Amino acid sequence: MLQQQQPLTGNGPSSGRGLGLSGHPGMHALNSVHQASQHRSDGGDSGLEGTENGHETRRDIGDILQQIMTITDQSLDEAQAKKHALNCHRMKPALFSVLCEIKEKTGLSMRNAQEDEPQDPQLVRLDNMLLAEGVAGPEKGGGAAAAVSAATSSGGMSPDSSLEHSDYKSKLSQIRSIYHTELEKYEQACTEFTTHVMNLLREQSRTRPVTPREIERMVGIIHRKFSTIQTQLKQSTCEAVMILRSRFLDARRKRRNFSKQATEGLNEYFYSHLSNPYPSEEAKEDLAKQCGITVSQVCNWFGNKRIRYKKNIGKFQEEANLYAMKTALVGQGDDSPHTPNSTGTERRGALRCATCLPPGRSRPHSFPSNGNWQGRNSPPNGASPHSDHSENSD
DNA sequence: AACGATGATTCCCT
DNA sequence: AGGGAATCATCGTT
Repeated sequence: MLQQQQPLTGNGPSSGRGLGLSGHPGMHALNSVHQASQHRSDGGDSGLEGTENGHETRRDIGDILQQIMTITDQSLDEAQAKKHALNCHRMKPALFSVLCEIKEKTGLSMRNAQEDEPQDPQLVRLDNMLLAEGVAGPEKGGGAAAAVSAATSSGGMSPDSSLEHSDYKSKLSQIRSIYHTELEKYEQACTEFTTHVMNLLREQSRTRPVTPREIERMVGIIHRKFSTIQTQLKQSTCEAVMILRSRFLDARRKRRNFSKQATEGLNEYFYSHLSNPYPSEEAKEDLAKQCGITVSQVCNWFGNKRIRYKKNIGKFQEEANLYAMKTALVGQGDDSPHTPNSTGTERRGALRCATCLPPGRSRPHSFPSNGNWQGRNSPPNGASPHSDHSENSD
């Protein structure tokens, strides 16, 4: 193949034209061929060397190369015209095949340069995280909801915090929308750029050999470049979600006092079950519903209340009396105003605790003797030992 | 700002 | 797992 091209590139040292090519990086390979053929021409045994025909051919080639080299210095119209002229040049097929030859040689070195690399583990991690946070993946899926529920699972959500909840969700969807807009932009830009480059290569393939593999490789390079940009986008999106999430969790710690009604409801239950202030699961749920708080908040409240009451009964005396009075007032007309819960005469607002104590056993408003209701680890409901049945009010 | 009240968290026990 | 106890962190009042 190369042998066939030898005469075509057989510029003698005297020709002068095309020698300026050696400085051009793109023409380096071509020039080496040119130099190789020079040796042969020095020998003077080439068929075309020294003949009129040979001189003409060399001039032709020199002309072509000169035109190629100066094509970038020309205006667009001029260049287009030149390009067209070159395409129609009678020597073009020969030059083209030389270029093919060179490409074949140089292409070998880059053949295995970049094979499809395994997927970046970092990218996989980012993708997974975005999917888990509900940023990537299907719209309005369980992702965001799951993330929120996971973030709030321990504390539960009060109506107050449900505001923060929706705030979190709206912020997350904001991030989501920005992420998708940017991603779309990048993808569009990538597609546009790829198309542009492919068109360029196709255009160039008229004057130089461009293999499909080369185009493929180029596309791969472009995609990799855009993929790194996408990774950056994913990374910053993840960071934004993390910041949002930490802020949200911090906000969860910001407690707010319960509403007056909620506290009243809880206190009513507490003081009307003072002998055994351990609401059953069912009672807790009812209390939670009634007070607009979560079951875990009810648990916290009772835990705190029991401890604090026990620690300082005197301090709570007044409060206990107050609620005793309230209960008594509501229970007016009833034959046993001091046994509101056990007989189902508990006041309207306070929780009826069907599962709390067996009928007739409960003695409300009673103090725990020596600061203990049942001692540690007593059964919460029903089987209350009732260490003390003394009334704290009358 | 100080202080008490209070909801939440954590650790430990049974 | 549920509760007691200690503690933290914030709220609301003074």
